[in-house]
Amino acid sequence: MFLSIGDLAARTGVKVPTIRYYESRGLLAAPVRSAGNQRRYGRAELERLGFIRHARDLGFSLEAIGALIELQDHPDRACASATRIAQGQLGAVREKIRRLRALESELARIVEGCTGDGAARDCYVLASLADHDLCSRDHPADAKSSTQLS
Amino acid sequence: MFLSIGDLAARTGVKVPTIRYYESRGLLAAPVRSAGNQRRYGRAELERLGFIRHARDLGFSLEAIGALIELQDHPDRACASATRIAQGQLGAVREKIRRLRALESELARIVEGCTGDGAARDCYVLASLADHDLCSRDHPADAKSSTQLS
DNA sequence: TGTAATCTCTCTAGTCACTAGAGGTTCAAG
DNA sequence: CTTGAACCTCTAGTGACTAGAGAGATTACA
Repeated sequence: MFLSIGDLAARTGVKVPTIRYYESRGLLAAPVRSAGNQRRYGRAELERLGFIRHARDLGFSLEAIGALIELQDHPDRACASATRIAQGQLGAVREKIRRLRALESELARIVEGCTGDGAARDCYVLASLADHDLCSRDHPADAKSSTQLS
Repeated sequence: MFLSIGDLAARTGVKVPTIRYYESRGLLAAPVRSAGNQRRYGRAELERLGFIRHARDLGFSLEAIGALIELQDHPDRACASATRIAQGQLGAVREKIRRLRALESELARIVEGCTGDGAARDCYVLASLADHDLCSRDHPADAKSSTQLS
């Protein structure tokens, strides 16, 4: 079981440059190299990368994943901090949903108010954005960090 | 009505470096300057920055905001593209909510499965992340772009 | 064994929407 | 006229990658 970086990428669904990036960030240990300096991976790395990918899919930051891996490497430590990290993530997800729902209703209101067939001067979308009073009050004012849609 | 950049920041809630950043991105026109080369703003800039801020609060990208401003500057054009941008944003918000809800239930399941008082070797959080089969199948596998929590 | 196609290597730079800091200049109050 | 706050430009950093250049390694097949 000697996998090239491309094999590992194919098996885990993580792109090749991303694997190298994870190594540079310390989430994956530097693997053994072939005679020609190419990375060679085994089962352990396959599993760890699967772990990372699964955690990323659930939205954990690389920093949080690093902490979880640290814990995984020390099975006799208390698992409380893993639980805390996951709870933090859950809380962040819930908060984000809450804010996005407020955005959704505001945007829906704006979109529905506009027929889309007039001139820009009469556009309800533009008017709503220009005039905060047209807005059902209090949509998140300082929530940029959680409303980015990348 | 001659506002310094600090006054403008105080009135709109947009930070000073962010205002300069918007200017550099072309969202705000370069304003007149004082004798000593400091920016001086008037009512038009105040309103435009309010527009930008409102749109940012609703999650629009700077690129989308640029397109909306372009339209605002040409009131005789059709408003259809403004509506399209807003609809796109609404769709993106809804999609994001959908994905976050899937994450939420998965995370809640993982967190609830763990008492948090054992050792890391028996931690359900860590086990769930290590083994995708422990997972109620199909949570978003390729949804990173919309699940980041910044 | 030769060769061609595909991988892989390192390094740099770009993405988005800011934010922080250095080092220097201008303004407004007292 | 002095002081201190606000302002100027410029560079670099954030997170989590992604893209590309230019060079070297590996593999499949003849």
